[in-house]
Amino acid sequence: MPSPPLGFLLSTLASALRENTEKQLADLGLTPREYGLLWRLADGPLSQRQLGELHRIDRTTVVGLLDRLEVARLVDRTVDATDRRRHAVSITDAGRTLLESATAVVDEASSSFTAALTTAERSTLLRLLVKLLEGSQP
Amino acid sequence: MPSPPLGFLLSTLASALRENTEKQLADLGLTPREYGLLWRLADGPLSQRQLGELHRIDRTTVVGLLDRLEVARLVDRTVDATDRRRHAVSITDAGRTLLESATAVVDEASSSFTAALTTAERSTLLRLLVKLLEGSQP
DNA sequence: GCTGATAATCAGTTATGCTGACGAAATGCC
DNA sequence: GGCATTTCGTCAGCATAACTGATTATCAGC
Repeated sequence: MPSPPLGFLLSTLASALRENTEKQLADLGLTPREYGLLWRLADGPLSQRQLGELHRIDRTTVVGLLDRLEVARLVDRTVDATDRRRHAVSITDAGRTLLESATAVVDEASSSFTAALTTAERSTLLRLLVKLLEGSQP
Repeated sequence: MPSPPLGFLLSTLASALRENTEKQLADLGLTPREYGLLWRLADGPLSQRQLGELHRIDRTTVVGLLDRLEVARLVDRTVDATDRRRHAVSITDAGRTLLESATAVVDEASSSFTAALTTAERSTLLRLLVKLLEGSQP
């Protein structure tokens, strides 16, 4: 039997892992996608457009996601001084604190998800996926 | 910078590859998900429930997908002789013919998607993803 | 200054998946 | 054999999510 198509593997595995992660994150009041945004913002502020492109989220959807995160005081929207059209989205201290707890449960979920792999295989997989991502969004 | 969360990598890459594949498959009148079902059925008939579980598609969604494929004469639904509640879903000759053409464009899409990887890396990646899938749905 | 392009937002539409119910058929229990 | 329970596929309705197009504010080029 030939290997399943790459697209099938990626989307099925993504769906399975998301199901696990979703339940754990729900206790913290976060969705996986919101967690992803917080994780991204930990490296520094980004515009909404940049956030959307990096995470493949439509610009209009980003608005709603950030609305919710902002009301929860997890992120801030400030007008970018160098380009007043842009919003510089940054993570708050409360956001960082929640991100820490969330990262613990996300790591736990993905560890158990990759239990069938050895440690070496797991890091190889991550390395290849990162390489793939860098190749697809240069 | 630490590696992105596994879930983010999987879902982002799945989304990016799907976007590429979608356009190519549209010329053949197939969605990526429909292609996945045809690919699966090439190995032999399955019940709708089995199809849904293997592809992580809700049972009620499977109904609609198969409706469309059946109208297009790509699959057949026959009552399973050993369990008359079940439908044995099988691929038709026309379905196999289309599957061949579709596989060509899907392979092409995933090859170009993995252009940043060496041949060895590409097969390692596939091997690890398959191992992960087998571990998550035993 | 004007023109065209870009960032964020909003309203409205569209697609999508899921919930709960149903009939038909199988299984288990007595 | 007869009855309750479970499973399979189906359907209608609901909820959610994403996208389309338009709008406002701002910027860059000429």
